[in-house]
Amino acid sequence: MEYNFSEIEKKWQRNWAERGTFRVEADPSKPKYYVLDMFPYPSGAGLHVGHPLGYIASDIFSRYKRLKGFNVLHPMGYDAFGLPAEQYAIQTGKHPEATTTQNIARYREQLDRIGFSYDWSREVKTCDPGYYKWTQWAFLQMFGHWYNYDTQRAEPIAALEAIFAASGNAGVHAACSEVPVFTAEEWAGYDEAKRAEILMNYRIAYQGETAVNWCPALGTVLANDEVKEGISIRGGHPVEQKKMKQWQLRVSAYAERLLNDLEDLEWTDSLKDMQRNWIGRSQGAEMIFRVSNGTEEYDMTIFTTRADTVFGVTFMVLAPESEWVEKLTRPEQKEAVEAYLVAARKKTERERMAETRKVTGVFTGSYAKNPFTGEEVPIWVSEYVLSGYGTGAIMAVPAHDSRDYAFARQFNLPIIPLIEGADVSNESFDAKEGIMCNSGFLNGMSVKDAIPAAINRVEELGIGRRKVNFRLRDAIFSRQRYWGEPFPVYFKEGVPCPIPESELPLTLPEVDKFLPTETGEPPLGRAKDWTYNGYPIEKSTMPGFAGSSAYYLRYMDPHNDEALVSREANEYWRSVDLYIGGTEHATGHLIYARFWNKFLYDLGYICEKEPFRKLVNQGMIQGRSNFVYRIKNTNTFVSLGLKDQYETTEIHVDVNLVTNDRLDTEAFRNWMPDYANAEFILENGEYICGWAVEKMSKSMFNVVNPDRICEEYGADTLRMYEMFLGPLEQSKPWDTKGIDGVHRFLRKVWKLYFREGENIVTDAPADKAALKVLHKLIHKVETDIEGFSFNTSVSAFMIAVNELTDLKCHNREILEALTILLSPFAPHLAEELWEALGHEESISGATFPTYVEAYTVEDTCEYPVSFNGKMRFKISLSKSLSPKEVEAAALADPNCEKYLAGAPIKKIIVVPGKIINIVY
RNA sequence: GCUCUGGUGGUGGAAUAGGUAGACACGCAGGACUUAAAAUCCUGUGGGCAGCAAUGCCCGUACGGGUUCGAUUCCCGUCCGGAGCACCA
Repeated sequence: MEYNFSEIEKKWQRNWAERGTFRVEADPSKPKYYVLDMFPYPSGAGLHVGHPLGYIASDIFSRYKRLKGFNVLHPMGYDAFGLPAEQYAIQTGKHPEATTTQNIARYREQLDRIGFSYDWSREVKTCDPGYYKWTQWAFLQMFGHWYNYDTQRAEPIAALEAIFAASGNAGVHAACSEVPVFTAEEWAGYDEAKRAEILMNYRIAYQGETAVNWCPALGTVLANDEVKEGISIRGGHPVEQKKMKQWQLRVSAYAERLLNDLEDLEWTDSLKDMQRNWIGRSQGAEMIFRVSNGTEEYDMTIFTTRADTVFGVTFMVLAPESEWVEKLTRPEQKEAVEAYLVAARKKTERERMAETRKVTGVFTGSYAKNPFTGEEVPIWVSEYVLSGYGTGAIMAVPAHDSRDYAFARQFNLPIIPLIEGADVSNESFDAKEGIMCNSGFLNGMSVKDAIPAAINRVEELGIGRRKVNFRLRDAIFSRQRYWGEPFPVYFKEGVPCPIPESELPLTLPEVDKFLPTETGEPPLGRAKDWTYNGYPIEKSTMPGFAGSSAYYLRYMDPHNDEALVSREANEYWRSVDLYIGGTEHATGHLIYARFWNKFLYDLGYICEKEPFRKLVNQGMIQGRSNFVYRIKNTNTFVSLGLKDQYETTEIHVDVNLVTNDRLDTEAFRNWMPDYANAEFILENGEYICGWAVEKMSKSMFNVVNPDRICEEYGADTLRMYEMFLGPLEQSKPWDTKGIDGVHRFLRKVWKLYFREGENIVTDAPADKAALKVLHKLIHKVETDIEGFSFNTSVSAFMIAVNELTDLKCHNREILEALTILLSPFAPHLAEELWEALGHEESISGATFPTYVEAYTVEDTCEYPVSFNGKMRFKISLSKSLSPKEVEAAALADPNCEKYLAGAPIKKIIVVPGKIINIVY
């Protein structure tokens, strides 16, 4: 009997499913541990060998934690709403649900083959009405709450209405859009519609005007990553900037908390950095400039982080979208400004980005008065100022800001240096260092002191205040698409009203086509009778991140009809202890989920303020493409080493036709009709292919399917090999080449238990050498798994098994422990061996062996050493070394003079049989 | 431009409270078994020099400096790759 992986794996996969081995229930008698994978979008292409990398790592960790006595929640599901299924539906007419169901089935099959220990009874699909009921529910909660800065939490809208009725909105400190001040009396006088309009500005889920990427041909708003260079990625249609009324989530209200709470998370520094960067907190001041267009005067507020440079302001700049532009454009400049605005509006976001080096702008004709110097400076309009940040207007200090500098150079505006010794003849001096000059009362101060001093003066003079700004914007939440969660909102005389919670889910209606309507409405405009009590229902759907923002909560209690998650379930499982997934979600999903979690936490539905305690980013697995070289205008292919002698074309060849860069020439001829008559110029009788690391994709013919690996080598080999490939966090190309080594290892393991079909496990007591090998391994595997260093763990297994083989160790005690250690990595084989050792229960219920240090300590002895009778020291050696040898070595050390001069010896570095260094 | 991250044999990668660099694996070469192949097993494998040989010596962790008895590891500078952000005032 050989190691028949294919039979073993089938047997145990069936067994686990039948016995429900990985079912978990909340069990207060045991400590819990929650391990989560970022659930996949089930694409039509199926899984390639790169996808399971993180899943394998999390599965190893889950299985390890079970062996350590934890009650482990390890669920899986599908992020099933999304654009590809909808695009496919538009092309083929096939319902996205059908496509999605089919893709999920295929994913499930592929996942099952790898032997994951998921509790499938907890599976969630975001497109399930039973699931998206709670996505809609959360949205309604956000609609029904506002963010109070005084209490730093979300509070019910009803409470806000009570405040308005009692005292108007002047004292309210809320995260909100611009709202005019009103009194209680005024509020009392407003009608229903007016009140709804005002409240909308306070809601956490709100409708507001915002600039979006609008694609007329597709009839939908697109996210930035769906647009490239002003053209939609799918279809290649032009995209324009358009102001539209869209549902938005007031993520920005939580900016400070999202930033501060990063502190306690066990995430990598680089990921935290990415989020910090994205949130982009900057501390500065708002400052009021008196502006005049010749007939009227206004107070215009700007934001700056460099209040200290106010003496160097030589012009002001407005964003093209700023409302100040209209007020401050003088008649004689009107034409020029209009022309500039039209040109700017036409450009897409991408075009603006691409042209960041070009400096453009136009003068408004108006002037602003510097509040410190009283000097009048011109007001310009330019694209380099963004309307969405700060106040959409800036004070320009060309000497100390490179963007202002470029602008000043372009339009010949003055540049006044403010820091002693700063040379601004060629570039600005942006660093926040040096001593101030030309700056009135700030002269002589360091920049570090001048910034707060300037802000203090601004506040004293009542011309501004300290202010913190964030880069983080509110999330645009509507998409003009079909395949997403419908909004549980209807419009009563144009006023958005929530559909009662008790009537959720609001299920996605059927439509005849998945395209926008002829009148430009979203696809839901095609649904018959898409109304509530006769009122029209919102026709947009929610974006992809809606369904993925709280799925980790749903897994805790997936079949609950009364709540997203019950209090008991949430208090037991709390939050995700370990989350594994790709970095690509750093500023999307991981921000939204944290926001969503904090919101529900504010409302008291859940008990943890952060969703993901520890987060590990697995690297991307790239493809390793192979090439053949066709001699130009022939059907002859020349091997890599000889290709320089000819003029050749490089052609991608399917990596499945290549082994160790050797082409299977027969298979190549059969691959495509074009190559049926291919001729080859070989070297040493072989055709050697070239190779390169590229993205894994069909068009590069470098996709490796895990099914194929499972078939050829088995799931256990695949699992171990994926781990062996390198550090989990690192991106690396897939290369099947090394897999034989891992497979060989598993066969060697098998041979410790069986010879020629006979079970050769003995009950004789374990000998010392074998115990040492085992306990070294226990220690290594334990520390490696805890440290996510799975690749070195696999190496440690190989070394240990080689040693046990050399020791001819077939001892039961040793092998039982070895089998348990191996079970997270190669669970099928471990189960089979566990059974062979006489156990009936699954190995997942076993206990991780305890490391005993005493077994691994080297035979040591202490050597007292003395020099000139002056001092003695002791050293421990792993191999016999006579005191004489030690002393001789010490004296031979070139630095011995130091010792002889009286320097104390701190340490002696010894390797078996040799002293390598003496530390004084 | 800014932030982060990395650079070690033919290849993937080990080793950092500073202490035998290249574990383990692949590949390659040679050998054993075999009619042959596959599979399996054994040996060698960073570069250079010397030697019949055991072996010895020198150079080597992107490059240049520094700290140290000792640097792949720490510090400064340069070059190259990868990721993210990108006019955020």
